[in-house]
Amino acid sequence: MTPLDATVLARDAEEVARALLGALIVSTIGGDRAIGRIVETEAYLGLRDPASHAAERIGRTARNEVMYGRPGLAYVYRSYGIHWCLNVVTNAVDDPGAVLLRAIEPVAGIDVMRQRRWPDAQPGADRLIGSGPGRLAQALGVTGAQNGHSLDVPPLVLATGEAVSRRRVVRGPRIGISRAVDWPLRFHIRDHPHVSRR
DNA sequence: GGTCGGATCATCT
DNA sequence: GATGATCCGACCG
Repeated sequence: MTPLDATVLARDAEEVARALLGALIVSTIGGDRAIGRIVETEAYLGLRDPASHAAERIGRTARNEVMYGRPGLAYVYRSYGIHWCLNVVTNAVDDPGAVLLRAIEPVAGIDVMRQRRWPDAQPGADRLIGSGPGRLAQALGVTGAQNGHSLDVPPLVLATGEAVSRRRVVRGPRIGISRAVDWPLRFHIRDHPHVSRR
């Protein structure tokens, strides 16, 4: 496993969101190994992006503090009071960009992911195991405990994967936001079954 | 296939 | 007191 080079992440969130397609996220949280291939991302550009948690009007707060930190940190926040969402901090110190990881395809540890996703029920379709930011975090065991974690060391590592050709990348508006709704900052692999919406 | 509402809480007004 | 980078199950056709 080769951790992603920090220079890959020290660029604008828009470039990083595209570059992370095909990369691997390796979780050993809780002692069980689970690996996902990233198939869907969204860029949040920071100060100039009204939809970002670090939009200029918000200012620097306790929640978005990690986004102002070093590229390669994990920014984890709670969504709708229920879910956790995992971001990769991009850009540079004091320039707060981030990439939301929206969907993974299971590569290893699929039984661990199933157990985390459906602990008290019949397992659902594998297509739904990590297809959405809340599901992705749940499948990998990511919680607020990983906020600020450096993604080049266990228990959560961003690693190189197989490259995704330009032709296979679809780009469009982000999902679930109410500001800058038309900015085309969502990226996913074309026709991929584990993408959250098609 | 689709649409709708509830869960649940950190954050901000 | 309102909102939200979501998910799921219920209901309708």
